[in-house]
Amino acid sequence: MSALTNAIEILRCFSSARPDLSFADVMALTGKPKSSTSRLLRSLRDCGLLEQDPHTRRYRPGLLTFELGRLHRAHDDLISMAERELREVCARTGHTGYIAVLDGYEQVVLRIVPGSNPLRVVNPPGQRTPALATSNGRAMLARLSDEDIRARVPATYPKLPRNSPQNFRQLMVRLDEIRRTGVSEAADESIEGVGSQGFALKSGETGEMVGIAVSYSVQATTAAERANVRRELAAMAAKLRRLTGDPLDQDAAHIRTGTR
Amino acid sequence: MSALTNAIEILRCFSSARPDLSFADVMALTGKPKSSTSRLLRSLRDCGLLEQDPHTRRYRPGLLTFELGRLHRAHDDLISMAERELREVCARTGHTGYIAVLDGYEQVVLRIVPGSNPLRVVNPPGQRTPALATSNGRAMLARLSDEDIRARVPATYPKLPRNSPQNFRQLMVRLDEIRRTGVSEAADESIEGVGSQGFALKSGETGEMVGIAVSYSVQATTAAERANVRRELAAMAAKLRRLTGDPLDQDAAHIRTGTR
DNA sequence: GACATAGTTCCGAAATATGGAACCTGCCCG
DNA sequence: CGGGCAGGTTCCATATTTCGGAACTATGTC
Repeated sequence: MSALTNAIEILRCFSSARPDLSFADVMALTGKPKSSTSRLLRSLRDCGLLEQDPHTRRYRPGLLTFELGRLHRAHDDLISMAERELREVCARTGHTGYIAVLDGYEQVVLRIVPGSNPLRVVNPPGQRTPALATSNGRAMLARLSDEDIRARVPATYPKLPRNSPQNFRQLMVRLDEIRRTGVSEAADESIEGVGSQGFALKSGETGEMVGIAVSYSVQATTAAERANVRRELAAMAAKLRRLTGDPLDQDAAHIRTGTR
Repeated sequence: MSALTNAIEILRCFSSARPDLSFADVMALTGKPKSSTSRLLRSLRDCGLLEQDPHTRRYRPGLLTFELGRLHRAHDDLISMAERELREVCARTGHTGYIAVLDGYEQVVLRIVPGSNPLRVVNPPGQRTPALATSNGRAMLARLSDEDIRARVPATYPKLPRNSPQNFRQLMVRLDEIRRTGVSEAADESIEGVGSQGFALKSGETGEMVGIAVSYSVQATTAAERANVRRELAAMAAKLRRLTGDPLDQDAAHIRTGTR
């Protein structure tokens, strides 16, 4: 276990739920002895990865992470292209759009496009959620090989909300359905009363994959409106897949040319 | 030189001017041998601090930095308070506002408030500039002790734009002027044709310091308009200093109560 | 004054990093 | 086809860090 590994382990303790941590918190979360924690925190602080509040003595991510985080948007090609299309769909439908990437069995929100409907933003950028419990998360998983999926899901299947797949078998049933129909939908999962539809977009050039979703209040939308969202998303997916050379576009091309 | 130090040295090679780097770039910038560079880049990539473009094989800051960067805004108290006030001033004057912090002899932009005037945003958040060459940078420096300032300015005085102080003596003259008058102004320095006025705000509670500035086109503003900006900034500074318990507020209080 | 909480420093043992050299690739050129 | 070579990885003996228990400091607080 290298010094870097330990440093990362500490950095990963921070989250939107716990944006700052005390010395004791870090010790408890990492399970490392006091001396090691003390030395590591000091190193991280000295190099700018962490800051220490001079008053409360608590630690939080530092200036360096802020600067580097700004630079992360460098790989804009795929994401900004997706964002541009998503903005239009959100403007037309009034719903809220999300772009996320997969990290292990979780997804991380990269961009959010607020809708005009009065559904307040619930997942700010940076937010982590089990990908098993979102429409675009499952859409991304559905595009991986079965072994890859198995490798990502933790040994002890996580406790998920009521409407999410409750075990590995249920998960695979839903993923197979996404593979067959091309449609990924969620309702009342991560957040009560919120539904969403999503799809996965993969660059043919770089192989990067992002999940794109539109979310809405389940109560405040009709079946007709949800069908409209499905059409909008299908059109966006088709367009983006063409633009990015998504391998899935090849399959779709057969259908397109075959049927007419 | 610890593993962490090396890692940070690599991370610090990235900047808005160089948002992604090749293996060779990193080797050249750090001066480390190939084998060390190879191992370090791999570690950084594996732990999520860097990502590697699968196509170009170039490296860029990774998902982890994105997540942590989002969390940095946790210490909002001082900054968001300043941002709120700055928004009002920018709305009234139409100019662009900046909030930055000091890091060594440089400043880093944290927030930007776009104005309504057609002066495009030149310094996005995360941008680094020598603090010696900006109004709010010098305002922050002016509040440090002379030894502290001397320790921050590099041994070989940096090459700065025409209108910035060209050596340490000139710098101290300008800082003394800021200390006496409380006003910090810049024109045609970091960016040709752009002027700004700024001040430094220091929390009485935590000791944190931020620099706040309003910038405008030199050509497109009259002396009267610049005087107006000065009044606006003075009012904002007074209000924020009161709200945050800035030690400077104590001095101002004497004047306030003494003169009437 | 005893005691708990919070954190730092010390030190020998053990794990890790280091960088030179050998070793892979894929690629271009003659 | 062979050779040169940029770009990058792996190996290995050596040198440097890191590790964590324990002793220590500081600061309340009953």
